[in-house]
Amino acid sequence: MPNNTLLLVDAPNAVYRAFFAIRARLARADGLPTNAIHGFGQMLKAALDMVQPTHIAVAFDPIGPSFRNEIFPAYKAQRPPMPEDLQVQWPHIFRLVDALGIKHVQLEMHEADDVIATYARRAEKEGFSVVILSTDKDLMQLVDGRIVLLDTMKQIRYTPEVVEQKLGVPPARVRDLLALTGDTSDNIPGIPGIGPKTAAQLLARFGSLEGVLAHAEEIPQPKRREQILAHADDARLAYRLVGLCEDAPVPYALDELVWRGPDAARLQAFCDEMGLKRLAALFLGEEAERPRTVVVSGGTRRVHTVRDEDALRALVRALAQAPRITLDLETTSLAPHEAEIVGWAFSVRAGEAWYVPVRHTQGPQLAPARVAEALAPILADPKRPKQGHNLKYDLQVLWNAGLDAKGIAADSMLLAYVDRPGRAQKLDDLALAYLRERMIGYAEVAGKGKHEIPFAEVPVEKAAEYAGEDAEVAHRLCAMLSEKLTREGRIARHDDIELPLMHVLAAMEWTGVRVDRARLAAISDKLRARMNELENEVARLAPRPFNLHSPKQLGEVLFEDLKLPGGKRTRSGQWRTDQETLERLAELHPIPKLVLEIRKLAKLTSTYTDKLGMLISPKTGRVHTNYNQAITITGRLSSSDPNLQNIPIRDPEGREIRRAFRAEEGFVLISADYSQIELRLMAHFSRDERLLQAFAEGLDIHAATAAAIAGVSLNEVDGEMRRRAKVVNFGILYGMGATGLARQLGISRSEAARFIERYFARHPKVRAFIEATKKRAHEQGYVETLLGHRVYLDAIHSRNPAARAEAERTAINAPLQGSAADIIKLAMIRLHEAFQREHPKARIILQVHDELVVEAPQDEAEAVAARMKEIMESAVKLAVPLVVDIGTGADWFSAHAL
DNA sequence: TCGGTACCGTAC
DNA sequence: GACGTACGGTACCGAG
Repeated sequence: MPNNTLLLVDAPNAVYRAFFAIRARLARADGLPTNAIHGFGQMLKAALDMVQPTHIAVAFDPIGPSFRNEIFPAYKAQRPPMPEDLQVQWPHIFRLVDALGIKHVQLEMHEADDVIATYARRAEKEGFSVVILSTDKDLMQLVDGRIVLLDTMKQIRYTPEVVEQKLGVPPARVRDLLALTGDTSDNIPGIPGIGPKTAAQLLARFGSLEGVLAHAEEIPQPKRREQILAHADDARLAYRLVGLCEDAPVPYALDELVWRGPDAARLQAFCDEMGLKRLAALFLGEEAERPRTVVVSGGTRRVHTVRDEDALRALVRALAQAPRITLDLETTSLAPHEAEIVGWAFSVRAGEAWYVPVRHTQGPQLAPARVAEALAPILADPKRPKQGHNLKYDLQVLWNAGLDAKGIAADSMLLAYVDRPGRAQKLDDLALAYLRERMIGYAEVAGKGKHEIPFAEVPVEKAAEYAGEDAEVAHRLCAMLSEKLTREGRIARHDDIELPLMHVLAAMEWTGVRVDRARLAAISDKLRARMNELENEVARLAPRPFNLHSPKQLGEVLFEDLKLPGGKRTRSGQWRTDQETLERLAELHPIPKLVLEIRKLAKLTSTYTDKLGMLISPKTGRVHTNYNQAITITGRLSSSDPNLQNIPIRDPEGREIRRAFRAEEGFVLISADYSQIELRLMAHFSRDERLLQAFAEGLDIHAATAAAIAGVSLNEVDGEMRRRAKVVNFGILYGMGATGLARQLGISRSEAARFIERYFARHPKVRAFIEATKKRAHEQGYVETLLGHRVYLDAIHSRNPAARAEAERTAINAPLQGSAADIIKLAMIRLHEAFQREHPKARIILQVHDELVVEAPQDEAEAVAARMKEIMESAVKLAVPLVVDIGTGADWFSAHAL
């Protein structure tokens, strides 16, 4: 929970003061005095404005006696009776409080002070700030870092310092002080002759009431000494009377004290009835502009809710004057094509935010189109810098609303990714990590699972608090992270790569890729039919019925029922049933082979054909994947919902799925992929002569490696040699060891070790690069890519050798994988820009790590392909050439260069 | 009915 | 167990 603010109103105190402060004979037409009502209302309004509370309660004294009367029957006995002019107003005070939407609390046997003490302590425990509207000295006992008293008439906040200044003792000693002095107005005895000054003096010397009483003998002034000794019991009685009950049986939980603003209709009726025009204007005139405040670390946050033209004008004015505008949209959907704006949140400075509800189901709001119209010029103005968190989404939502945003200058998600990739980059994670603030969770506002409600149904007050927090926190995060990266000389990575790329990705997602639903369905049906046959076959052959999709049951059937040999167990003791195991068993029994086939079919249907079909947008007929730009540790993109970066290609049947990815009529798909980009980067980084030369000559790199390892000429390399060399090449990129290679190639460990040794003998600088990279990782705790993406390796200093080895492998792989990602990112930015100028109908639609797929008009295909090759190959200058293979076709299958 | 974990398999 | 980076499906288990 965020730190909220609770306002506790000491009604007896405030009403009395209001009554006596307003001398004018305010009265209704029929003569009913209204000065106390009006004054109290005014005071309340002033307090609301000053405090901006999230929660409020108004406390009253009991009608009958309090527990203090039981302790001391004469308690408050000498009070003059309440003036009749005040008495008649009292019931209306309750009505006013109710009409303001504020809870009133009146208990038996407990006074307002006790109610206040109880709530104050509870709220304090929950991390609230507490403000008490009162001037009562008794209540000053409660004051501490989180609890203050407020005097709106004198504009004084009683903090611990102020209390001490006024009374001469800290809040913790107020009770002792009052016990010594007594209180004539409450008829509390105390010690005669001891006033506040003397009491403070005594407490300063002896610490507490009991200290004073215990050391009374030492007091030099004989008269004072004797008074204290004589009235010690009176002081102790007073001590009991003055103390506050902190566990009064209050009727409402803290949560129920949330203030949602006045009940406008009721308040209006009440004021009309009482003839209190000014009071009505005071509360209702400014209804639309009632900021809500929560305490955040280091200050408070005001959230203005914009519900009318005046407030909208004020917002636009604030935005127009702002050096940076932080934007966050609340919507109806996570899919931008479906998403409609429910509310706009803005922040332009720390501690302040605006929320403009437009599609909430309840409460007065401006029309969506009116708000869009008012904000459009500012959004579209590139000279007004905008920022936010994950603006790739908001940008598309704006497009969907027919708007555009120019001048995006920072994104806190990308800034944080540049600063420290690999950590969670959700806004609340960043708030916790960088600002040490816990944010309101979405689930707290909208619920989750079956209890989740659409954001539009969240009450505006709550939504404003939540959305305002998002915008305001993003505002501070952007400022802080921009400053940090600038100071460290690393801001270019954000400004020149990630942020421009964000625009490209937004466009790619927005465009989507056309997927042929009928074709998918046809594939799906075919696969499913065969799967059924095979499943029946397995059932026929199996010793007992079992779920062959359950690795657990499958393992039991194969290794326990059928007693097939060579079963191995996983870390958790389950039978291993992976592909490798099943392939080995395939010669011994028909079931493993069938299961392998079934698994493949199940994978294709469940993960691809069916899932993909479900994600075709009914609106566009295309699939709009989500490219996550801040997930991977190496700097690659990832893709989800659906993941379009793992569509099958190796398996002939799986590859058929790519035929369903089709160009629009009159268009073609152009697929361009970097050839061996990671091995080229290895050549570049290591400067290994043999690798450099092989790439310079345009050789088949795996064949060349095979020739090098075997010490033969290129034309002596056969297919098997090349296959093995290819595995070695990939193994090198991933930091593979002899055991892994042996497994992969099905050869002995020693043979594999010889392979690797010969590879390094022929590529000495590759070994040197690997060693140097490990060394750098150990020394600085991170490694970097070509264009400055950092990969931190926290485990590199681990005492666990396995964890350390893993970190070392990552250290070797990350600069290669990550630099490849850098290169294609740069190419995407330039390609996108070139298309806008030269081929406005062409657009990038897919990125699969080393491949880009473009959809271009048929008659521009050749020119576009040539441009792609040109831009991709020249994205960076390396010690070896970059080579791009390119192909064109009506669908993704046919577009692959072969 | 969920959320988390294990296992498995697809891509580069 | 032994090869890097991802996403996501099914099964299964325990908490609510």
